[in-house]
Amino acid sequence: MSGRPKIFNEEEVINKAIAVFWKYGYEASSTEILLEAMGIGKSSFYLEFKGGKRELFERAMQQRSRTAVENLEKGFKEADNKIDHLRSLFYSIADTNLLRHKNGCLLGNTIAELSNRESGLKDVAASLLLKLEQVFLKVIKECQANGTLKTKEKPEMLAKYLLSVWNGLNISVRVYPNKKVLIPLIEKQLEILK
Amino acid sequence: MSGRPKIFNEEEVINKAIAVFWKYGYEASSTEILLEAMGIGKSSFYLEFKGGKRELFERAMQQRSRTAVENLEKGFKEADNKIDHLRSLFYSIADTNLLRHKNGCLLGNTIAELSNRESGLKDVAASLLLKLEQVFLKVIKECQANGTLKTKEKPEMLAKYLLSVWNGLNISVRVYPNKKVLIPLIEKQLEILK
DNA sequence: ATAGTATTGTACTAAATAGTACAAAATAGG
DNA sequence: CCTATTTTGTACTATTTAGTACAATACTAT
Repeated sequence: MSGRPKIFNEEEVINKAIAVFWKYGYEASSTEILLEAMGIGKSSFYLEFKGGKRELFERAMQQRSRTAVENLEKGFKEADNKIDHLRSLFYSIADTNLLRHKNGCLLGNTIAELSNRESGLKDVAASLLLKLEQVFLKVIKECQANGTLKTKEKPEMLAKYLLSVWNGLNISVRVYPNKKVLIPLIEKQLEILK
Repeated sequence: MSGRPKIFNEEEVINKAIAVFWKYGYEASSTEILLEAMGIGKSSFYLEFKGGKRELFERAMQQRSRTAVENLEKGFKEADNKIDHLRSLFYSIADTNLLRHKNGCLLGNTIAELSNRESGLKDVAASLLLKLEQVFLKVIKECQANGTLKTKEKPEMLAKYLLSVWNGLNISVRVYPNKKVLIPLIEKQLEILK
């Protein structure tokens, strides 16, 4: 039944791959670089990821999305004021010390890079961004219900608006790598949350 | 002095290269594909673009920016109502029939793809996006002066806001390839122009 | 122990890719 | 028509890259 044991943990090596993809993008991440970062050899790699780099990337996006959504939901659950917490999430984009933001959003980057080249991967990225939209939507609905958010704007619209702002800011942060510029910009884009 | 004549026009072949870069991104555009699209051979290419693909890309971004800014300024010059014209520019992003928008914005895509890999090229893209911001800024100032735009918001802030919205929408258009969704979203993001 | 099984490491192949070398070609001016 | 000059086409090299083949290895269950 069970032969030679795996020397790696699937989730861990995918996390290592996520770091590479996030930094260099899809095309510029060669399998050689990925394997080195993941710390496994070719045999193990192609056994685990029969579809090669493409499959790895798809699973990387899915894993990144899953952990991000989990972290977000945990954060909102623990937050006193969910709307303030939502706001601070956006303000944190301006914090270019966070490597996470200097590289933008993995899914947004993927859509920008692969829309025409690999539309299958773009579709995966788009569907995962919709999960982020769903997180926004849920919070917005709750806050409209409990009165923390007074606006009568449709929650579906607000959620899509936030996703669009999210993607825009993740580019802006690399156009204006400067908190003094970014903070008022973010503030302005979030004025809709009143 | 003047030897064998060039078989190509510099601006034209760069335009052909722009189309390739725009569609596939930087990394996925091999020199082979580019040369085929440009219709020139290796010798001519490396003679004209000593820096190879990297130099070609830099000049492609610059040329694309220049023609885009020229077209925009011409459009604004001819427009009856500059603010309406500015609005329609953003609404046109929703028109996914326009190939120009199905592929997003060349400069935004570049920032997403190359921020960490080729920060020099990212810096070029960022500086060219700032030129777009300057176009927005000029129009906003004019319209605030002539009363077409009543908001007292600082024009510099409005211009940066529009650039961020621009970048966000160019991702959104590929997340929601659907006018029914995009038009109200754009409308909402442009409410600031009042 | 040993047979069966899943994983690993190494060596290899085939293809794609970037870039160079150099001779041939096409012009202008004398 | 000949020379200097610039561009072009072809052939070549060297490197990177993805992926495969296969034997060796390390485990489990009998």
